[in-house]
Amino acid sequence: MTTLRFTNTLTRRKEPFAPIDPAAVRLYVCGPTVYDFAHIGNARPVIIFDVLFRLLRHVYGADHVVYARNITDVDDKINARAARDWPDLPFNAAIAKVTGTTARQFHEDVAALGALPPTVEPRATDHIAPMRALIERLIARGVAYVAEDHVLFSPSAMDALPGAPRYGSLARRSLDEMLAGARVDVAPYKRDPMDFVLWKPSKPNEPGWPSPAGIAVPGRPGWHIECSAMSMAKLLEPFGGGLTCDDPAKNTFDIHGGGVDLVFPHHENEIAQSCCAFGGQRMANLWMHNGFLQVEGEKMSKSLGNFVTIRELLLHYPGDALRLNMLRTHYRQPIDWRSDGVISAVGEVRNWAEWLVEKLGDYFEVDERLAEDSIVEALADDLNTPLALSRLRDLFARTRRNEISATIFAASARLMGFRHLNKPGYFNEGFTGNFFQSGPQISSGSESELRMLRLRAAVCNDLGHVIESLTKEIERDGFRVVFNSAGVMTVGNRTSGDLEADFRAKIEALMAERNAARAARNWAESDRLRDALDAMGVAVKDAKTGATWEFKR
RNA sequence: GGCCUCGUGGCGGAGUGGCUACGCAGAGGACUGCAAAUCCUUGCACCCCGGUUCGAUUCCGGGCGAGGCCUCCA
Repeated sequence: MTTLRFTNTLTRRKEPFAPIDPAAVRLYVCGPTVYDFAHIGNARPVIIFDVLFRLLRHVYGADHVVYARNITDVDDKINARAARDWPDLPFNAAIAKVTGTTARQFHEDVAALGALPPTVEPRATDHIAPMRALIERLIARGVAYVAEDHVLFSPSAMDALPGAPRYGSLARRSLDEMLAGARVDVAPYKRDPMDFVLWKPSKPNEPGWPSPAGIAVPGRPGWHIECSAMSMAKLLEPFGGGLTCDDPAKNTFDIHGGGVDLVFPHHENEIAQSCCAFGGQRMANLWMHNGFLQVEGEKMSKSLGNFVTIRELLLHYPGDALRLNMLRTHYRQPIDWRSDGVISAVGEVRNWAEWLVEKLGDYFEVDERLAEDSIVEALADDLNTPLALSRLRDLFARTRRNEISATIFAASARLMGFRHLNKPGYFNEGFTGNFFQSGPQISSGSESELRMLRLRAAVCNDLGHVIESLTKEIERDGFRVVFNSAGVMTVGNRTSGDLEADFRAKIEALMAERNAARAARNWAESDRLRDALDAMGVAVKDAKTGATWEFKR
């Protein structure tokens, strides 16, 4: 059997992976808080741990892996969104609307990215009772206390508890260090600045549940306790563990994943809660964390205008291309999400798809168990997706030389989660020409015909040059050009970042002209294309004079 | 300030104590009526300075640089 090795955040080392029970390998990943469309940063753990899930299924068998990814549907942001969007509904109904809609959008988005549904997808609101039970246990153990209708966890009490791990062992920080760095206003009811909330009273009009510990007013759980309770309900109790089990060994599961930013405090606190409640040393044996994602060299934020949702990207690029762009960087490395990267990914993935569909037929089926060992080995080595991709490319070259069967290549790609390579035309739906805000737009309605002509491919291939020369031109005048991942350009003053309306208009006009000229020049020279376009009712003006092309209908 | 990552050719990005990654872009060629597609060929790459070594991009030390976390965040 293939030996898996993964970097464990607990030890910061690459370690061989041995599941507690190979017949039931258990994986937990922190899922989304459902209040708005998921952004591209949210997509990273989804894709990374989807690859891990597929790898585990491949090695241990599809029926022997349990993957739990939660949905957090209790949160201040959800409440705020509910009040804003559904002011006329009763509050709880409004919240249900928000969480229901957002969860559905999330499922659609990640499906388009090729992610398998997890085995179980617990919701916080369905696990209030286990949370209360955990909290009661923590109070009984003396590591949590009630203050002003809150229940707080005390890390310093945990350090005094025999058998418990040291608080801070995941993040590798001592309590002193954390205090030194703390810049938070300390709530008055906390005995110690490091104490964190397990349960807090609900404000009037907020969703609330009966509180634990004899607290009279209704309340709601803190964020960290949710994951302890849901992992217990889905990964421990069905396997003989949980609060009724005295054996700490049964209260550890295999892998816990999430983004690096969750290491502290979220995962540190989960460990504290679970280990103190169960008397164990380890909540999970292996902790895996994916690196952060930046957009166009900057941290994603709404104020910078580079906040990009998955939904938005899917309007412009095929999901498989987004996946490829994501997997090109090792999961623990930071990734800079840039439009030129996505565009080159589109070209590559489209080549695969077109060849496979030609070879295996429209909507062919493959079994990912047929994936090449070289791919499995690369993934088995700490999910080395860049290496796996390079081997996949090698398989592609070999299958095109008829050295191996197309099925092997297709199965190998499928193991990495490329799900749409069997769909004819799918990879051309990503180009709407709106890489620029203005410029020629290809209307829909004749997509399949255009595909035959590779028209958009040509436009796409040429884009890099256009962008480059434009950018140079503009920057020569002291302006700064930024393309976000959705392909929307902003031109700003270098120092202030403010848009200069007139300059921007000029640029957009220039882009439109350039883009049209490029497309036309490249293509209008082809008799075959011109004839075909004519037949479709598309007019192509003279290419030599910077012409445009357009649809008549 | 504390903790932690990382620094490879135009871009992305593997890997290794001595021998080529790979993809995109670029250049040259083959094929094609032109174009596209495809195939072949091609590039003084490993931040700087010391050290270990017969030999370091790869190990050790220092420096410089980039980024993340410490506060809701994947």
